[in-house]
Amino acid sequence: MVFPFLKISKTSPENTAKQIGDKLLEICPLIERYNVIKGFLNLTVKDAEWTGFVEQEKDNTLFGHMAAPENAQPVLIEFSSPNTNKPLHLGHVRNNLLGDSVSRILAAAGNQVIKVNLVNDRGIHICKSMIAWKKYGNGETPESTGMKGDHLVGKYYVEFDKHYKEEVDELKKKGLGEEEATKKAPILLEAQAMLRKWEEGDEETRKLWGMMNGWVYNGFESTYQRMGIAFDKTYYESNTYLLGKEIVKEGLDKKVFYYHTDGSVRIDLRTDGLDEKVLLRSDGTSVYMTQDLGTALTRYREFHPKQMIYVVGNEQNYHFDVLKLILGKRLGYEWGKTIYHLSYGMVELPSGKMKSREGTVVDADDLMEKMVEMAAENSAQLGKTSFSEEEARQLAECVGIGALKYFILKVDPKKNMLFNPDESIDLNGNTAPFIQYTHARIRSLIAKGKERLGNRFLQHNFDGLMDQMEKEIIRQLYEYPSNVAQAAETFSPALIANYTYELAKTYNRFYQECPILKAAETDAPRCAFRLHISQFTADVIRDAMGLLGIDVPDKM
RNA sequence: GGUUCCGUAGCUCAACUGGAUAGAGCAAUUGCCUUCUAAGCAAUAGGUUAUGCGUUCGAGUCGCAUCGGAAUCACCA
Repeated sequence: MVFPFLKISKTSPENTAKQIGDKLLEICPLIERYNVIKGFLNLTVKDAEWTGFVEQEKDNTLFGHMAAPENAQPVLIEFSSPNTNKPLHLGHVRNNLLGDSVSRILAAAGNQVIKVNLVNDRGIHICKSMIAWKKYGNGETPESTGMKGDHLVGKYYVEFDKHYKEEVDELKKKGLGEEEATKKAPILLEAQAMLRKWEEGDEETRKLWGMMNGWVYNGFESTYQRMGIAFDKTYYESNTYLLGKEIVKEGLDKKVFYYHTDGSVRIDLRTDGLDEKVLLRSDGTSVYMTQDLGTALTRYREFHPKQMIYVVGNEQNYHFDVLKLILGKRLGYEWGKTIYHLSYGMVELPSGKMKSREGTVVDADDLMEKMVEMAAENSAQLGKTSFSEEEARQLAECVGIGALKYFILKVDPKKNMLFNPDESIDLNGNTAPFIQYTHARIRSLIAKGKERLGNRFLQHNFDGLMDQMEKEIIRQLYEYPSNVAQAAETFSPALIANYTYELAKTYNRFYQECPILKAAETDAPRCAFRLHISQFTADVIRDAMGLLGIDVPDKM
């Protein structure tokens, strides 16, 4: 595209393109020829450059990856961050998958990555589950009911809400207004009393709290495990919620914060287009922001990261704008400016937003189980019978979970996305199984090819063997490293997903149009060349899917 | 109401950061398995990129306005 040069060349686009093309042909050895169409200069790279690239990189197991420099500062990434009063749902799934995949992508781009989780294990929400369990639970445990711990605790969260609503209705019948009734329902008062007892360190309350949280952690652990995610460090709010007061004091000293007439500490952000924000309650206790200021400082001191990433939904955009503004611009911390809010869109249902209290959530465990079942059924329907029971089980897990992950990760993180529970997630087309299938087919092809070719497989002279289809695949393989780099820059697994899909699609066309093994006897070098390209493609597919946290089978 | 984000095929999503004729999948119709794995390939059909004006060689992409949707604006987290 030569338009920008017209001011310099002072001639027509065609002439300008021709002049540039001639010069490049003269000085650049990569270029074989060029042509000009309507102000676009198309350069053709020599075949030998492409085949040379294949020879050089095909066995490089770290193709597309950058090595992490010694002593580099790490990147810290926080994700998941669940509450302990209910099981994980589809919204958390998006958060977890994004956080996990971005971690892998950043590592591939040459960063040392530290994954952290901040569990919200204290507060009114867990007290609601606790009080409901105490009143109506009859001593149920995960063992006695056979329920997963997080689901059991979630059941009592719903139970709380049921009784709470009944009590509010009762009070309204007695003539109380809506607002008063919602504040004075006895069960709510009990939950609030329980929170106060917790904060006072009441032994019995702490014991119950510890027990129920323990159930939840066991449940979360199995969910995380099935999802294939893990953390380097887990923080608990019960340990961090008092942090931040140090920063408040510092802000007061620096006169960045001030006491409001009601005794609360605030900051005025109106000159930056935001509002006045409370940082410490008038009774001296912390709010959410106080705590986040504190944990940020703690983490900085602990790891000295070059960047702190928070994977949190876009409903908290305002909160993170404020957090970054306070630490960076107002308090003047350089590290405060490295805070990056990886803000992702909500997962919506056809009926709108998910509401845990209204039971319109899609449960993470149920969804994973359903996907795996579907994969198994599909496999059976397709007549895949050459698997042992154990192999079939593993394959269904791989395909089902993969389909779910891909479905979520292929969408641009910033955008809201829609999930329709009535329409199951596809297993054909632009999906993980499509890509996994392409991979499995290549592996099988290579095994057979090596057998037939024997030593001739190692033939490394690819000169003159390349046709249009091969060139197209090689060109896409060549672009893998820049896609990884761009995905890391933009924190977008979607770029990797789309890249991998395009690669698989191109390969499948090649596979369909060009016989590979059939050339084994008549044209062994060509067969070997095609097999090497196939193997390179399979390796890149496996690596790219790995960046999404998706396994690929050798056989399916 | 203030601020921020979003409107692309019937549906779900792309479009290399301003470039060539806006692409895939699903759903629909039609071809291709005596086997390199048909979870595949090929083909048909589907669009005034919400609307209008502007910026320039060139706009889905940038600016302004209008319409429609979402989030947020707590001494909750």
